[in-house]
Amino acid sequence: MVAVERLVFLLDYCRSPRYLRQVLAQAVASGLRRDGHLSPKVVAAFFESGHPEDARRWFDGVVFPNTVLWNVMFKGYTLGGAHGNTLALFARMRGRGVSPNRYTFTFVLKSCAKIPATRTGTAVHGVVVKAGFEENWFVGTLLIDVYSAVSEGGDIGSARKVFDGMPFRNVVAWTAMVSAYVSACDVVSGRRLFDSVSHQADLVLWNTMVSGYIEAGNMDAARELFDKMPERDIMAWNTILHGYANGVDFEACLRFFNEMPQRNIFSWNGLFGGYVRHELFTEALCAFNSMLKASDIKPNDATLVMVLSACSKVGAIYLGRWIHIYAANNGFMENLYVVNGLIDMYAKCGSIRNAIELFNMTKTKDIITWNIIIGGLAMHGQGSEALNLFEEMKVKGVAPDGVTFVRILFACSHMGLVQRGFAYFRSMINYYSITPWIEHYGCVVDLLSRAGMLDEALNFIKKMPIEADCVIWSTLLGACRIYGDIHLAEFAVKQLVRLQPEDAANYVTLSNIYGATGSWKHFARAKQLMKEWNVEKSPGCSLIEINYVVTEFRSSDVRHPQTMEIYKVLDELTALTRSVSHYTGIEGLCSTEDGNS
DNA sequence: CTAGGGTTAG
Repeated sequence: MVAVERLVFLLDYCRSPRYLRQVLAQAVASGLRRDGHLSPKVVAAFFESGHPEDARRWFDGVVFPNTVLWNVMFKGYTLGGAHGNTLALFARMRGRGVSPNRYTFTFVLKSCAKIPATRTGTAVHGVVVKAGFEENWFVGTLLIDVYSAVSEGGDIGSARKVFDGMPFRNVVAWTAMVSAYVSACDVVSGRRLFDSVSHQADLVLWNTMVSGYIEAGNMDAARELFDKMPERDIMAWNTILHGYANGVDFEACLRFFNEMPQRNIFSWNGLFGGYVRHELFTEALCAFNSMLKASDIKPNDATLVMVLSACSKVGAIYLGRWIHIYAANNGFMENLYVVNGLIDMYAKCGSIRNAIELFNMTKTKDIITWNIIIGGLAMHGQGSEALNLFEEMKVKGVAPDGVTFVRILFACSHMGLVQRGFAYFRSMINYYSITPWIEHYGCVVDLLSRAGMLDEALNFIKKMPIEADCVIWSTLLGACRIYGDIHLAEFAVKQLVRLQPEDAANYVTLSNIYGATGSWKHFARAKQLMKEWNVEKSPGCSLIEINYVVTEFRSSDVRHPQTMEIYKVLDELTALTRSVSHYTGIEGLCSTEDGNS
């Protein structure tokens, strides 16, 4: 007995993983594995220190787990997101005839809500009734969540039935029901219920109703309700802020952010998210900078992910590296969101070597990690490495998704691997049961076009089950230019003009094709068309980061204060390039017309 | 061993 008490004490006070192992070594040595009091503590400690496998091993060693031990297993799995494990284990508990208690259903029902299968939900509901916990407040609230989450829009009728059947309903139950209505796209019923209890509503219920309007896309109603709130906490302010950030009126987001009485990291993240969503990447980075300077609010994982995404968009690799160091020093390298963001940042900022390095160092990878590195390699012209990693990922049991195949097909088309590309395209449909997106069709068109199989490409476009978009016609047009097929080019331009008559790029490309083939009369005609139809080609631009400053530049740009120096260096470099004749390419065919590369 | 509200990657 003394030994058990000592162990329980140690488990309660010494939760560091290293200590835990020592304590457990003692426990095993003392033959205490079956102790009904100790085992739940041990298993809970394993889960809390992030070792679910150890928890499971211990649990499996217990011959007759008591209800508390089963419950601790459910809690560990559910809180760790392993909902399938919770449900599988619950089925086993039933099979073994162990009685649930009033704590059992909280985590089992939570997992049911996360795996929205009507069958399991109703089955567990049946167990609840049989075990006599139907009138339990906690269970009732959770059952509403379960029915509201059930596949295909939720079973709002069953949710309401549970709600009406509850002997007592408190503000938590109302909130669950209101949010069930909202996720069933019925804000009106949600509002009706809200109004009937609004005199007893608390901050959570108010906020649920406000965000319900935001989810329904009704920002005005959300704001109106927010203004009516008897009191507002920072979460309420942040809810509206996020609504504005994701909406069309981004100015309102900025105004609201400035008006807020207090801000936390979620407020700043809402601002960053708004900037990124509206493609104001440099502004996002400036805002991040001012957060670091003007407040003592620290970034969290979501902050880093969004800022990294902005870095990748403008090529801000210095800031990206700074975030890498910050992440490493603040324990964020355990977070796959952050690591994925870093890998993508390196790849998009041109440092594929750093991307690969980090990829190789990352032990737990998900489909997104694989997609990032495969896409990054393909973009950097390392298509065969991309394909190798694709094969490796499949061997490791990671199933590719639609995004993977877009990148794989991209790699194939850039390497001229027509047959292999088609084989992948077929395996995507037949083996992985992925219905092709327009992007996949576009890649196949690119695959054929780049290989010069223009007729086949046109044939493919005609046979596609969905109508070709302007991306696909542009792809074909680009290939027509390379292979000098004026006839097909004119056809493609016709389609493009039909789809987007105001886009100048179409006319530019056509005029360039005429120009390249010496049809100067047609060239002039295309230019004239542009003038007549008042289409203006906005100049393409590039971005470069030097000493933490990202600068935009265009062809023949003279906006920079150091323009003279820059052109001097550029001329020297050009001269140097010409002096070394290493390139015997097809410049005339491959040069870009807008410097947007 | 128990219930309700917030942001994030390809």
